Amino acid sequence: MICEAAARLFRDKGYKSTSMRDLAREVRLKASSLYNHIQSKEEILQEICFDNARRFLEGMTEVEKLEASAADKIRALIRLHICIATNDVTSVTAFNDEWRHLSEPHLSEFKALRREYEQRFRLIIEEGVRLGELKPLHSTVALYTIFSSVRWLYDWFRTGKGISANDVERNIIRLLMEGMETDK
Amino acid sequence: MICEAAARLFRDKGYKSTSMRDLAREVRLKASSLYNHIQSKEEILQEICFDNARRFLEGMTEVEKLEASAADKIRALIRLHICIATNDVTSVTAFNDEWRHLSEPHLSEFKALRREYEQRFRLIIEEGVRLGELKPLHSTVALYTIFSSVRWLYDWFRTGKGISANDVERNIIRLLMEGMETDK
DNA sequence: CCTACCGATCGGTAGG
DNA sequence: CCTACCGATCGGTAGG
Repeated sequence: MICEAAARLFRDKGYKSTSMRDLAREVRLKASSLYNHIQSKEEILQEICFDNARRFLEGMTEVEKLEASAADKIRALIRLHICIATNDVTSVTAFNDEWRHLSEPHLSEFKALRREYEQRFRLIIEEGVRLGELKPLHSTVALYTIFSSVRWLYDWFRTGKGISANDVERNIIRLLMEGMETDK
Repeated sequence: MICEAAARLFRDKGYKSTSMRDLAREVRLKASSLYNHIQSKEEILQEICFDNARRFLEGMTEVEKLEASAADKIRALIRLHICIATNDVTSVTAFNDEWRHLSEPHLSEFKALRREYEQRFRLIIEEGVRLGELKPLHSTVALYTIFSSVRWLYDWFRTGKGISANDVERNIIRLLMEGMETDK
């Protein structure tokens, strides 16, 4: 309850702009009473960041197990990102934008998890290129382009403007896999 | 000078986490002396946000004048985003991440400029689809996918890991226009 | 350009 | 769960 309210505030105003008094008002307590439920402001941010990091890494493990082409694995990972965003937009947005306010050693630990996820994603791309299933793309460029392409959804689903998650998913996957331009 | 230092701090720590004492230290003044050069902390953020908004809109105006296909105009706009990022990464990152801390009426004014840019971009995509130069994509999905695909560069150029801007540009444009997957 | 200082607000604690 | 309060820090001003 407190954690959900905090995630919403962190997403809307940012971690630093959210005061414990803001959070207390939201859950109808006095600021001091929050500390019967949590240890500190940062502890909430830590939970948000590490819960989501875990979700992504678990999803990656599932995808790696698939007997599928690199292109299909990438499609599955794009769906993973969209699925996580759909299930808990608020939390994943805070995780995306506010992790840098973690203090050490949590910051370094978080960065290491992020890096691990990226590395495993990159391996899938590189294997696809090696096997000729993907065009000879620079793996880093491809990696970050995919990440970014689903990142805007975290803002999008929040305001939910009429397209269904399924439609968006299909469009993004097609765009990234087949491109925008018609064949000449 | 003050403005450049502020942009760097806003990018690295965020607007709210940057104190006027941080900024003063950076330019070797006392905090109070800053106010002989600037009016307020927010004024600096306003300059950063509106300068960049103007850059994007001017670039858009140039692209609209081109006698070219929709696909070529989109390629030109992708280059515009990358060009602006290359020329002043710091400022454009602050602009991207920190505009929400603007106060009214600047916040609404900024959002209006942003919306105008998006609308003009969307028109180009929709014309391309109508003329059959682009696949029948959902224009909003295409729009935000393009925006996001170049957004990560703002972080990338900052740490500059060995690929040239030209290489990155070519890779992103190819990926978005032709897709990742090889033809079957 | 500085010293000195303002009221407001911050995250958090003591004590009940 | 609250009242009362802490020291630290915030953006900014007065006055020279």
